[in-house]
Amino acid sequence: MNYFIFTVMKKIVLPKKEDFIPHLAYDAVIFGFNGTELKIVVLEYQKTNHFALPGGFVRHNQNLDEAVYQGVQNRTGISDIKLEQCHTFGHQNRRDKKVLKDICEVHDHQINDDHWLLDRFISVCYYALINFEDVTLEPDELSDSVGWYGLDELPELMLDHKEMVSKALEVLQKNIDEKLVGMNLLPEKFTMKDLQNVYESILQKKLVRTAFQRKILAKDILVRHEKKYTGKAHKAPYLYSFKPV
Amino acid sequence: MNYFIFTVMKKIVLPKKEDFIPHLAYDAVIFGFNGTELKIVVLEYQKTNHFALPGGFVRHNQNLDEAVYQGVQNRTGISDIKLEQCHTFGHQNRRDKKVLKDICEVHDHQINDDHWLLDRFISVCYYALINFEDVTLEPDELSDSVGWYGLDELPELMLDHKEMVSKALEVLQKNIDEKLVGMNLLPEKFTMKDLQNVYESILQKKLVRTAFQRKILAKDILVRHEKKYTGKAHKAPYLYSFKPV
DNA sequence: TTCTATTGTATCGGTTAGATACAATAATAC
DNA sequence: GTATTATTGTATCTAACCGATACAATAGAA
Repeated sequence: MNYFIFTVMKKIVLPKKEDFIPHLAYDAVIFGFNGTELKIVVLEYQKTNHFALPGGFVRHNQNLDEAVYQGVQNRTGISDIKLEQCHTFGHQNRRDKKVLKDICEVHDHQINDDHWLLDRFISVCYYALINFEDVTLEPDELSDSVGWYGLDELPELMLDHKEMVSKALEVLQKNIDEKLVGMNLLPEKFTMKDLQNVYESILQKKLVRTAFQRKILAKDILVRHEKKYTGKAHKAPYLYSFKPV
Repeated sequence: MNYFIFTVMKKIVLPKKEDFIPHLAYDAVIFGFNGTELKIVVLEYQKTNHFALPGGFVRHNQNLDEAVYQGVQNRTGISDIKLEQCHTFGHQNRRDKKVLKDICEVHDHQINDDHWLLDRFISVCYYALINFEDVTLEPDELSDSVGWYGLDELPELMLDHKEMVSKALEVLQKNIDEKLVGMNLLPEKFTMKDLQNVYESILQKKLVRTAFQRKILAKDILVRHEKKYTGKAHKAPYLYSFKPV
């Protein structure tokens, strides 16, 4: 969860209790692809050594979907991101008063034990898959840094955020054949190997080259272009692009 | 949502605001199978003509999963029901003050416009699939009746409950091959046609008899028993039971 | 004994996937 | 130039699976 709303001022303003639905949060697992590796966006609350998924709260006058969409957009600077719901986490021990207090104290806010930010929260988890290169992650200097982390190099995350990552990946993998992955993850033109890398990164396993190529071509969704000469001592692969709809 | 907690007294006690997480509800789509038809449990709030899925609220000291499990158990009298989460509904117009007021007034409770029960609620939707015959639905005479309704004979439901039913059915259909459906829906011994009826009811379409039989037998999950003589003028089908684990 | 509806199973054709083979390169080494 | 090497594109073989079809084996009625 992202527990703060920021102003342009140096002093952080804590979110006002009356603006938000209490006990309800959202978190987002944003997968990004850089051509080789699958990474996710993780926030670091500076000076506290606490890491978390981007998240936040839902305003009384906001739809849940909108709150997540806007919250994530504010965080990452990306528009046109398609978020899908994956699971709602509602265990009553989803709270960690110490972590929250730590974070608040770093920013000169002393909060009481009964402050609403320290309450138990139910969190609705969303996920998205975007192009690594389209994003300039703006580390919010007032409070936290933002970074891409490989799935096998994740820092220790707050609360059950690690579980959220697992769940999101599971859902992403399950839907890979329906969702036509790769659309926004690759450059305009790409090789078959590039596309296979996307699939392998998401599925976390090697695929059979010939079968993959045959399956993708059979879908009839690619246009073949000129060859790509890399300077390597072997046959040059064709470049492809996605067929326009 | 099921907006009431009942005592053994004649007078209904409204749920106390301080016991529950505000703005948060759950609802359950309980599918039941009677050998032929797929039905779902719908509550009727008497004298108001309002119909709804069984649902309720989450106590501060309850896990979300537990709240749903216990809530549904109280409603239907069934223990050992396996509920799965399917989606969280969070549109801000998920509210209908008139309906809630109607229901409260029938039970001699005048509530103000700012009563917490009239607030906007985010609802986490769960679903389950049970044996029609194992359940004796106890119509709660103090307030509402409970009944099984075929999917094509559903009454008008409160709020977005109809949408919840659609979503739950969609998820159920998507998982049918993984979940080994039928386990608790059929009697100890059953024919291949019985099993096919289960699948056809859930998938809402006819299946090819020979292909279905071949597929199920190939799974190697059934034990074949004696034949079942129905008195009809044709070959008697074998009875099967699920292989013990 | 014949007839009819249903069940269990085998078979054919089409589709898909893994495994394997192989020709066609693009650059390098000689 | 020629051989070498790694990679790519494609074809083929086999196995699995599904719809369609065929057909034998009933159980009871006519």
